[in-house]
Amino acid sequence: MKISTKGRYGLTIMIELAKKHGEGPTSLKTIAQANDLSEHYLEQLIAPLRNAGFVKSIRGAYGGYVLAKGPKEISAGDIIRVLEGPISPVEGIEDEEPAKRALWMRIRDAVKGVLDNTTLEDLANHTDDGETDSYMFYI
Amino acid sequence: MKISTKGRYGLTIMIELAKKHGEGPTSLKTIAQANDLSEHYLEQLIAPLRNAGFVKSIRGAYGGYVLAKGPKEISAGDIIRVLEGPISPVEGIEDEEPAKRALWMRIRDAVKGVLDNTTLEDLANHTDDGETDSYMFYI
DNA sequence: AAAATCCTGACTTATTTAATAGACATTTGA
DNA sequence: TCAAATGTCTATTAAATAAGTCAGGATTTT
Repeated sequence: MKISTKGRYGLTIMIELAKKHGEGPTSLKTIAQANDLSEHYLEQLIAPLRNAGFVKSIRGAYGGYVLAKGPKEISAGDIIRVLEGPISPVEGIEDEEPAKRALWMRIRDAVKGVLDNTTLEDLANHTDDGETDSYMFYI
Repeated sequence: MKISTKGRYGLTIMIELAKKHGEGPTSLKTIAQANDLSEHYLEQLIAPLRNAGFVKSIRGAYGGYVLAKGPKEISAGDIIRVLEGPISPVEGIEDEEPAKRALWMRIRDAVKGVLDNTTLEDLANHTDDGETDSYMFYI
């Protein structure tokens, strides 16, 4: 029940690009260093995002990547779907017995609701609202 | 972003036991055969459920397992937590940067909301409500 | 021409998943 | 009392996935 580093680092890349939106390209090297991640690994993650039309690449010295759309037009769900596949707690949800199928569908819709309604703008502009205490520790 | 067979088969076991609640023990062999699963594998899954106090075992011929509480007192979340660990889309949610932390917390709470509010009774008594069409195919 | 970048495919390593195997303990019913 | 039907425990294994690493090539700018 976890999102892997593919989706997590992919979001990291896209938030960084959203923060620099309108300011020219950002290289993967810069993003990798700022977040202490492997540049080579990020290359593998950004390829599907480029193929899906969410980022554009600019080759050569002083090149890098830029968002292909505005930060409001790209949701967290877009990124997770490209890098992790369909948002669903099980594969073959249709084949499940009705009671379980209904449960998986409710989980799927709950997660989709969050991911599809959170845009890169929301994530890039987020300022800590200090809600740390009550939510901090979970079971 | 998937629930593994541990949680899925664990739910299957518990729903079977809920259906037979008050009717004496059900053996793993019966459940394994009815669902075409490996009996030995189910043994490994039910052990933590026994240790957590959700099922009781009855040894010997004509033995098996029974629910240790009523089907209303056990939620899908109880089972998933025992078999899959904490319900959260990432580990170390506290260490994440605020924007992403808030996103993971919203996903976690959405999933918790569904799992903790679905009881074994709901799952065992479920009759298909024919909501198949609109929800059947997902992106 | 040199440096900085993106681009591609193959390879590797670690972890988790999903079992499988085998021996042992307990209880029931004939 | 004994055989069959169960649960209990520990170890091992095979396959898949996750998470990187490596090597080299292509493109653009200075």
